[in-house]
Amino acid sequence: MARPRSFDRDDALDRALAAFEKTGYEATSFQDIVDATGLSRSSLYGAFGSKHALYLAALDRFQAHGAAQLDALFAAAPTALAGIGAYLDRIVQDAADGAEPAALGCFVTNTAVERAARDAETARRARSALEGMVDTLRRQIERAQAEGDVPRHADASVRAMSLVTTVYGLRALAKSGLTRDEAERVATEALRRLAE
Amino acid sequence: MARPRSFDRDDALDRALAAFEKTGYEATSFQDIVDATGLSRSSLYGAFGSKHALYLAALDRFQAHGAAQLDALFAAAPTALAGIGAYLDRIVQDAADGAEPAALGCFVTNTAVERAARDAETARRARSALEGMVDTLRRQIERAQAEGDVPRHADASVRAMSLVTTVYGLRALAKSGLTRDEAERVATEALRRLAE
DNA sequence: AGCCATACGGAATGATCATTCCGTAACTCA
DNA sequence: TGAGTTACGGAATGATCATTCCGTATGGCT
Repeated sequence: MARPRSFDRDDALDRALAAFEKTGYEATSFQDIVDATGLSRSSLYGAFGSKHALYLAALDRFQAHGAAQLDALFAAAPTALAGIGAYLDRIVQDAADGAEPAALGCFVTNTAVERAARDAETARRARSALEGMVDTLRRQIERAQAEGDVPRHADASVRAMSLVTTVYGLRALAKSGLTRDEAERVATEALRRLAE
Repeated sequence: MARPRSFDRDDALDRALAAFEKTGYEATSFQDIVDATGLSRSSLYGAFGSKHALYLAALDRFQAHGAAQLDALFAAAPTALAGIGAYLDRIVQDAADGAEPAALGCFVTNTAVERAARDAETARRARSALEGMVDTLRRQIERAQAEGDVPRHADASVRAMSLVTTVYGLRALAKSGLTRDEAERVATEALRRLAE
């Protein structure tokens, strides 16, 4: 009935996401988003409503993308334990490489620490991302138990939570200057303990 | 030789710290600090130079205070393992209670995640806080080995890093809405694994 | 072709940001 | 007690913030 939007919504969201990933919520100005997307203020406000709404939309997109990536990683792994190992490798790699696009969920950690305490909508998303991760890992651990790689008597739920704690911890420590080597040792230890 | 300062520097620092703890660096305005300290802009600039310098000074004060508290906690514990257990209890308690003054180092985690990537001075402090924690815990683990509570063959350094990873992870997860119950289970599991 | 609803660019808007400046008050020292 | 120095309160300062607004361009529909 009227003039159609001339840009792709998801594309804009991805670019905005990259900006938020780099500098967080507060320190990313709307001008930064305008620059990152190449769109005008009007277009962005027209499509998303506000900086806050845009942030939440980017968060949702990131979350969906991250969850899909995680599923793909496990689907491709020969065994559940190998999948978890590959996942931890990925975390170590992402955490230690410094300024990369912060793949596989790092944004969620940042978001949780920076915003969740002051923004209920963000907190809701942080919690649901956490639950999703714990759930995915719990299923993989149960699969590993069925495959004989993790002892049957272990509480898969607690091990999943511990693993997620390690993942979030590694991300936070990476920002404190943990070296790749140190991260690797922590990850190796976590995997070893998962399996025994 | 001239008019002396009418407020206590450390006192002001403590109040500023409380403000930074509550809302982070970016989201805490200088006006917030003025309100929190009850001092004037001039006094604060006169004493500290800039918001950034004030932040770093607050960080240093927090770090010194936190390290002393940690040492006191271990000094008071009957055994090293009991001390580590008490420490984890404290982390769980702090993490789960919501909006309290974020005792025992939580501020360092926030700082690392929010600022370290964009501020070299902060990064330096985050790294040194991390090293201090790992070091303190490594010594306690070695003491626990001598006391027969942790197997001698264990690599105390790796176990210390794993423990610190868990601590940072718990803090990040707490902000994502981890319940106290869940945090307790993770902490208990971490302690159990440390000792075996 | 012409109407109309929307997209868009870019210039306002008003609030808030960190920081500076200045006049006055307060205190030390001689 | 008077001179010299610094602290302090509060009002500027200029930049930047998110958001709004308006004039024009654009494309779908009859």
